[in-house]
Amino acid sequence: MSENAVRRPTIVEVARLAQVSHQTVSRYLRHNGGLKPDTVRRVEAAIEELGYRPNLVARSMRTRRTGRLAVVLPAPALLLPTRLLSAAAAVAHEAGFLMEVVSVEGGPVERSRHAWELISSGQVEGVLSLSSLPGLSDQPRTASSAAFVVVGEYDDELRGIGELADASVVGEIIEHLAGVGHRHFVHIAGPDAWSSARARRQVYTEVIERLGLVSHGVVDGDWSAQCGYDAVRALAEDSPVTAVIAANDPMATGAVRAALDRGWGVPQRLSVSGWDDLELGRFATPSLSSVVVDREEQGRVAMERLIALVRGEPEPEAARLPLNRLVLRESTGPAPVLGRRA
Amino acid sequence: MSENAVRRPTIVEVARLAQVSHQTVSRYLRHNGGLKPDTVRRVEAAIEELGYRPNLVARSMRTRRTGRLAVVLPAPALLLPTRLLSAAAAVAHEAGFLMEVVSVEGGPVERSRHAWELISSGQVEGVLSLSSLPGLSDQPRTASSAAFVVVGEYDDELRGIGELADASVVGEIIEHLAGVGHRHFVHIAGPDAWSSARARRQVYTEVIERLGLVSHGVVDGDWSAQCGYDAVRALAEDSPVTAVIAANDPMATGAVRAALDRGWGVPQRLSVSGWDDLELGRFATPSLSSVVVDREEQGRVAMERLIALVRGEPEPEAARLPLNRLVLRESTGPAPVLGRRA
DNA sequence: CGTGGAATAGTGATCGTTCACTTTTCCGTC
DNA sequence: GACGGAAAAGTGAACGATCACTATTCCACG
Repeated sequence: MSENAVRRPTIVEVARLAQVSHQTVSRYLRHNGGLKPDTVRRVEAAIEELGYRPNLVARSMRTRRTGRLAVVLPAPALLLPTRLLSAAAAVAHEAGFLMEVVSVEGGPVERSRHAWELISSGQVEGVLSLSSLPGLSDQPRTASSAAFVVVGEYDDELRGIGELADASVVGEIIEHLAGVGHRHFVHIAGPDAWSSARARRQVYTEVIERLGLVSHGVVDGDWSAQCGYDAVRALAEDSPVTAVIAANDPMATGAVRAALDRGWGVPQRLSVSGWDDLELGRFATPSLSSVVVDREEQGRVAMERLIALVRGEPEPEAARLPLNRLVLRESTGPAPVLGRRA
Repeated sequence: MSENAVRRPTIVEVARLAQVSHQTVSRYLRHNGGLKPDTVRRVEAAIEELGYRPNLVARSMRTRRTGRLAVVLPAPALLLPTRLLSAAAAVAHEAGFLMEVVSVEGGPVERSRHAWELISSGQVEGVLSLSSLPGLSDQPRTASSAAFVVVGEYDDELRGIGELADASVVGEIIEHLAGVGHRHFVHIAGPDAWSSARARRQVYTEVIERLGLVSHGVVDGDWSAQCGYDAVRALAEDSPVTAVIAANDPMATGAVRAALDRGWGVPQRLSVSGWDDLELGRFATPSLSSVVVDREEQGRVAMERLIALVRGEPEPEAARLPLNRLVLRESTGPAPVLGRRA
């Protein structure tokens, strides 16, 4: 396979051409200094002439360091948290690591197995997972010097950083809406496999109960606009529901569209809130009330934890809780007067 | 660094424990067969007892195969083509490769250097780039046995698969709009660094001219909704422009919102078309006329080309052109009667 | 001019696997 | 029971770097 290419030159060949020892070339490559200017020149010339490039696999083998960190994602992650990844990558690069996104097909178990494979095969020094890795912590730690971190927001074990604090904004939304007259709510939740979805659902239920409001159900959504659409479409024409709390912006968008399609004004007849503050939600009509989530900060914090772990340093203070902030826009407003339609 | 973990057992230690030679263990690992059942049992027991996991770095070094393909992205790719990536990953996994997404900061040159590094350092067997890699083809091919493929849609050298055919839909849009009375257009383009953006812009200019229509300028956008907003905001109140061709859905969304904000009906006063058929555009109000792009197919085709290249097989037929299809929705309509506002 | 210590450069082992051979074992047959 | 050939297992050398030492060169100084 692909033996069409000429064999790559090695450090020894460079050394021979430069009339030095291979170790001298290695020193040059590692920028270790302590080389005479003339030697440096000869080595550089030899490298240039042969088109030599160090074999990083061989180097990794000897040094037992790969400089690679992996981020493991479910393969069908249509909703790639790109802002989080970008920020995480920036931190990784800053620290001299190469960050790789590995998408793994199959369920959590398959993903977990794969992540473990990556870690224990010496291919990467650390793994950042955006979804839970069931059973991974049971693995014998002896076989690996790698580290893994599961991002709180997506953690499946409810031990993420400030996870419940995160979902607490659901409470703020409901309190605000209740304050402007809303009594009857529906929640469009995300898939149960996502702890962030579960947390929001849980807070929703608790707060509705605490405030003595009425929940007309929790819809099991799949994060897609379509399911948000279907959820509102499924409401009775005379449904008393006046507020929909969607667990993300696409579902909220679908809900808004369904309301408008049946002639319900948003927010005159129905208030809808989303989550994530997508750019498109800001420019939609009506613009979407949503929750600003600092994905960049999440990505940075997660990657910093991972790198600290990999380096054996103490974990950075968990004090930096990513702040979620409610942003009210046009899709929410006062509840309609009972019995009237807007 | 991370010397906290116990050293990992090697094949030799497994062999010693199983009272066989290291080569026998290797045979077992490679599933080469030809082992007595009893030997297999002893090896398996030893592996189990030691918690042995093969060192993939060492294996890669010897076999000169990594089983890894990389996808190189610009780090600030806020618009990660996730559907394309998912499909590409599926193909890669199918073929027994691990696909990694490497995001590289810096400009095209930096990215190109990095991609070259990946290829020539033996870390990956192939690189799929979604953005151009200037100068990469100039590199001496001798030093590498790896392959690289640049996805047409994002190619910078205008030699992608059906690239112009791709942008030709711009012509369809304009022809359609001209057919319903539009004469005065504006194009909101993507950054010039993206060949897809350039192609759309070029077709826009050509078709406007060919049909004898009037272009009131091409706005240099950055793919964001904000710039689409600003573009329409910048039009004069009595601008004759009645149709905006945006190069993607977010910019189109911004344009729609700006129009509505200044009291221009969409599509009564201004028609707006996007590109990519994002789910949110379908559920927006008004729903966005857009261009359906088969990102999955693009991803599949690109990855298949790469794998064929890596394996030294002939490239698969380039016959499978991803089809782009215009979808008309609510954001486009007949041109307003001259001199009247909707 | 000899000496010593820093600055440079070299030598051989090593990382953990697989490859290419060689050797031993096994078993049926003459 | 010796023979032969296949099956099973073993031996030592790679792969291409770096590490841990050792050796040489250089130069200031007594």
